Amino acid sequence: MAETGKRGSPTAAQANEGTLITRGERKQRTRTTLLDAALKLMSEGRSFTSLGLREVTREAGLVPTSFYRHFRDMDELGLALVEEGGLTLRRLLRDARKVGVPAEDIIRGSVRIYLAYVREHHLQFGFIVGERLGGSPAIRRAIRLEVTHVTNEMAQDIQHLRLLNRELSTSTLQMICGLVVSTMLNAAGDILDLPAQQPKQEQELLEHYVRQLRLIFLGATQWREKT
Amino acid sequence: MAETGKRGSPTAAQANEGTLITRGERKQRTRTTLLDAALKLMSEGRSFTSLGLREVTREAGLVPTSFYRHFRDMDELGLALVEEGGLTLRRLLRDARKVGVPAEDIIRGSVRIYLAYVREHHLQFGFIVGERLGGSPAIRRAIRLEVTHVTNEMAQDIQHLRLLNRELSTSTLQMICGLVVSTMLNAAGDILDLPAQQPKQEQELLEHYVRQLRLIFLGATQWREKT
DNA sequence: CCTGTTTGTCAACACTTGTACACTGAAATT
DNA sequence: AATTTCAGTGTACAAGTGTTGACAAACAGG
Repeated sequence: MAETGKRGSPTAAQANEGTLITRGERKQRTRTTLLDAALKLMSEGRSFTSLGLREVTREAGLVPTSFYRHFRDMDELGLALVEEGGLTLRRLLRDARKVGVPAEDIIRGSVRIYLAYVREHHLQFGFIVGERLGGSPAIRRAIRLEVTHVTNEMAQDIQHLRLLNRELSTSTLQMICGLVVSTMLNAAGDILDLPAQQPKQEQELLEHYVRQLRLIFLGATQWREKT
Repeated sequence: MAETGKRGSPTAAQANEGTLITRGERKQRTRTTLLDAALKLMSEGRSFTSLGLREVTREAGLVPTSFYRHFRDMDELGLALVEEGGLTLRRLLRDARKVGVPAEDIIRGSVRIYLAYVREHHLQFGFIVGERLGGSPAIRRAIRLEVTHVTNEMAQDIQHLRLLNRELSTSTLQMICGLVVSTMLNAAGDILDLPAQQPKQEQELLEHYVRQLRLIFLGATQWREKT
């Protein structure tokens, strides 16, 4: 139980980076190598359903049959990608919660931060946005679930932070947040399609979505629940 | 020049449906057979980029090499599908323009009509919605263009019909219509994912999007152009 | 130290894929 | 009536696909 107590004969596994690693760690490492390979291939303008098992393992620097050590088939890998992407989405909300809302212009500040976050995780967002309405039913369902969760969390946050200075039924709040989330996912799709770094077009895009969000929240402040 | 004046020896072409048809007509007929085959395959939960040339011709009841008589490659077929879908979208607007807006509850009536229209053309909408943010860059660009056109037409219609009882700059109007169109495309994706005919869930979906649109137009009536 | 477990490799399989080329037969043109 | 055009067929091939089974090496735990 002394965890490689002898330290004799450094294996290839240990030699890599000089860090000792257990078998499980190593397995998870190549697992994420596969996931990253799939994301990278998709980032070159392909849809997930068009990816082949061999293609992915090749990109990952593995032999095709190694794939089965990690996933039963491509669909299972896809679901893993959805889970990863869901984590990224939730982390976004969590960070926003921690940092608090930008002081001066709440909406513009939030959109700016959001777009930067999307850029930073463009592979995950590319996958989520691209497959949300496009790919296989199983993956689409899984993404829809993640997006619903995020929407609910956002609704809770808005309620707790009293971000709208008024009371709205939770169902109305969810309806509003659903609109916000859809709009922001559209925004993600748009920046990721922007060729290279075009600060001009990027600015226009920012303003566009700032205005759309303003409109939504303006509607929210005026909303009357029908009795 | 007398266009098959002799009427002798009825060919296979003429025998079909008893209608005399020219060569060009016949070509276009199998062309749409190919397009329909692609749409049908996609309706079974696949993305366009995952379709193969052979697969499509097989579904169309043709031999693979016939494909080249109509399209250079699958990408060209995809662009043809976008064009077809764009026509369907514009026809929707044109019909709405002709019939006029529903009298009593404008928004609910419009959404109801829209959803029925989506159901009626589910193959086209499935393609447009699914590939809008998902597929190959070329197709995505083409769809984006069509959607922009539709958005602009809608903005013009609203302006001419004085549907909002106030004046808004065209850029603001386009921003609003962009939000409306995106929302309705999301709605299309949602009904098409609805399993079979679930009138209950369908009703919920209708109400959901009616509320979202109400919110948007409520915001629109309150919007103040910043000077 | 020794033994079972497990990640990754290699070779091979039965298919499917996109594309090239020669060909057929009927419509179009002369 | 004779000739040209061309949508659709048939055959063939190199390259790529998912999956199987046996195997190597290194870790894990007794």
